[in-house]
Amino acid sequence: MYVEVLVEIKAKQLDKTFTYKVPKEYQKDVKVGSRVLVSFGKKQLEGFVLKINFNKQLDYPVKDILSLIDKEPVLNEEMLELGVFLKKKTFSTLISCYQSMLPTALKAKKNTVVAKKYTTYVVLKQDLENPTPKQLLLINALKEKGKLLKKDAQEISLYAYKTLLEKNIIEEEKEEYYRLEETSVKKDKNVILNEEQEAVVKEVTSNLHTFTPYLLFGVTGSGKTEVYMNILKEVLKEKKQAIVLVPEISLTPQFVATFKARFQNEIAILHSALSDGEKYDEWRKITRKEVSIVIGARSAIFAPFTNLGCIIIDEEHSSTYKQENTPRYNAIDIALYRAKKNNIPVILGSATPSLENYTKAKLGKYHLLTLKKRVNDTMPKVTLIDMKESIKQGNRLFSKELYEKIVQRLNNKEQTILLLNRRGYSTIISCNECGYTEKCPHCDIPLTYHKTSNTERCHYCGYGRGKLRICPDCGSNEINQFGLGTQRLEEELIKMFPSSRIVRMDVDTTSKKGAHQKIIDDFGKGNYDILVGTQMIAKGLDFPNVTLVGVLNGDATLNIPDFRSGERTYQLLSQVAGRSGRGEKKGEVVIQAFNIEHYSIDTVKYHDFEKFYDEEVKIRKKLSYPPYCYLSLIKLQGRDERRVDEISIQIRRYLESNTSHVLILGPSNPTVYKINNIYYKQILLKYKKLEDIFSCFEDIYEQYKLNKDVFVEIDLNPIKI
DNA sequence: AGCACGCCGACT
DNA sequence: GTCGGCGTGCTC
Repeated sequence: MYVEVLVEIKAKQLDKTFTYKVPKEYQKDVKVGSRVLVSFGKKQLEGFVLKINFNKQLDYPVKDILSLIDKEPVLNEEMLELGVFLKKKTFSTLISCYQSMLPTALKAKKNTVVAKKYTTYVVLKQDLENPTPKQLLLINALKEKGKLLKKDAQEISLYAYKTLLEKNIIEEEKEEYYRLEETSVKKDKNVILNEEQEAVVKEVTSNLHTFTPYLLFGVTGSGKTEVYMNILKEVLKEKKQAIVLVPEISLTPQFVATFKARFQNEIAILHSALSDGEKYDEWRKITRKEVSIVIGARSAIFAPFTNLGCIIIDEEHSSTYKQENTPRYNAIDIALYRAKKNNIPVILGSATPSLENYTKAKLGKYHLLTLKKRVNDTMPKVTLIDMKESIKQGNRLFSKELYEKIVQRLNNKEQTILLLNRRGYSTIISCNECGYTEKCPHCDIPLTYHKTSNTERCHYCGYGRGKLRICPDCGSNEINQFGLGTQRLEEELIKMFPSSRIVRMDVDTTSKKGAHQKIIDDFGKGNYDILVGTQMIAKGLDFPNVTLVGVLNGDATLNIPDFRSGERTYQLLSQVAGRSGRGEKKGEVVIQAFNIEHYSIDTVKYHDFEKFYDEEVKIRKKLSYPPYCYLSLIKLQGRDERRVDEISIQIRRYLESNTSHVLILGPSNPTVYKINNIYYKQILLKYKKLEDIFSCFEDIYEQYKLNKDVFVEIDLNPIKI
């Protein structure tokens, strides 16, 4: 018996299987999808069995597999096949696809031992004649309870315990337990659906046996979660399973608790904050069919359910569903693929749908479902403030209006959330006289100022230097910290409102595990009056006492060099606006910006997605961007800039002579074109049909996959360009 | 990925 | 003459 093994190394040269012989002892247990330990060259590696052959003629000596790692295969049939699909779509090695479909504990990788956790019990095996009084006490306790925790039994009498164990009267028994403790403290609310919600649930649940992609467009606070839960209920009634994807950041304990209150222990949770052991345990709940719902971030789309009933993707527009490293897959594509295979619906939900998916819905490729009303029936009032005017009045940071509204909340004991976009290049040192900006000598990106160490540092490679005092370009000493960060904003706020309780939430204050949640919990409990933060405060927070949301620099995200910056700005502003007035009190939103006439900002005022969509789509059409075409990116990198240039020109030539109806842009420098002395180049492709170019991508991948000096990658439908 | 093999420069 | 640089090729 021979097996074809895919080893754990992600090298493109090893993107094929190797044949091994299976010794007798493993023959009955080895299955396709099992992990095995093999000797490969000089070392030992783990790998997946992809095929079993009973006879094989070979012209080279074959080694035996060293051992079989699992009793049950870690990759089931659907996953094995899904890996092949992933590889094809992402131009990456098959092993990297399988690895990213599995939790760390189950990857083929040596030295990743994640132990199962056991509790030791003790049971009675046989009776004992003439026991001592202590022994009798223990035996009777066991007779009564059936089994006891080891430590409880030992508490009765340690000495009797030892003797009985030696005499084989009692026996220890290990029982596996799961690490993630039950957190269901929340009570399930018995919610009555409104008409809109009812209609959506009815539509989806009457259609659970056909592949139907739905786009659920529901304004913030319209009760999408409740709709999801009602759909899930029907899926469970049919004894089927469901995957619910949520962006990492929205996967808060309060979100999970809402589901657990409804579905109790029918749920497994998968997200990056869990330890490897916890992820392993949650995964096993799925494979052992102990749960029917998995709620998780991107990679949960690979949950190995064997009887899927539906897939829900919340916050469909979120860029987190695309993995930013290889394999560069998009969870939505995987969802559609699995749903098609299983003949089930997919629900893509959002308050601010992506232009691509909303267009598909308009064209009838997706079935559009809408929730227009908030559950509490009032949308927050949005005020736009022109900062050009405010600065003329001498108010650089807080406009008079925002300041006054904050004072009002403080007086009324209501809470305020303030958003400052970090993307406004807030801590970049530049000269106020000549505009000179200090950049990293290795990475060509602006250095950012760190107050704690009084240094300027590169965010990419870590290069640091002391703060500049004089502009090296023009000699001016007007070289200053420009703009402001959340830390500065917090300091300013403390000065302005010395008696208020202020908390800051950004990458600096949330780096420790659990810090993020602690800030949110404390704010939710009312321990603070004002929450200041970056984008991370925009999503999912649901606090009834928040009646004011202020955005300090509403148009900062418009300056990001990306064709989706308008869309991102609208999404972000709508999301934060949605944090206000979720309870009984009416909410208000103040957005400060230099460019309040921009359609991405002024449509937020009336929560007018349609109008935003119409404006944005015009521009996409004019400049030929999605949804009017597809994009792909060929990325190149290497230490020798000239070689990178050479190869990129070669690839361009190849594309020119082998494609038609494809627009080829570049090669050009990406926004950051040099990191740690490695040079980057990219070629951007625009096309209407993937078939016009896909085989070319395959050729390019094959041609350059073993290239040494220049590394070539292909990213289908990239998120960042 | 890692490791061996192999072919040219500066050294006890 | 040898030690060692890292380019090339192979791993069942």
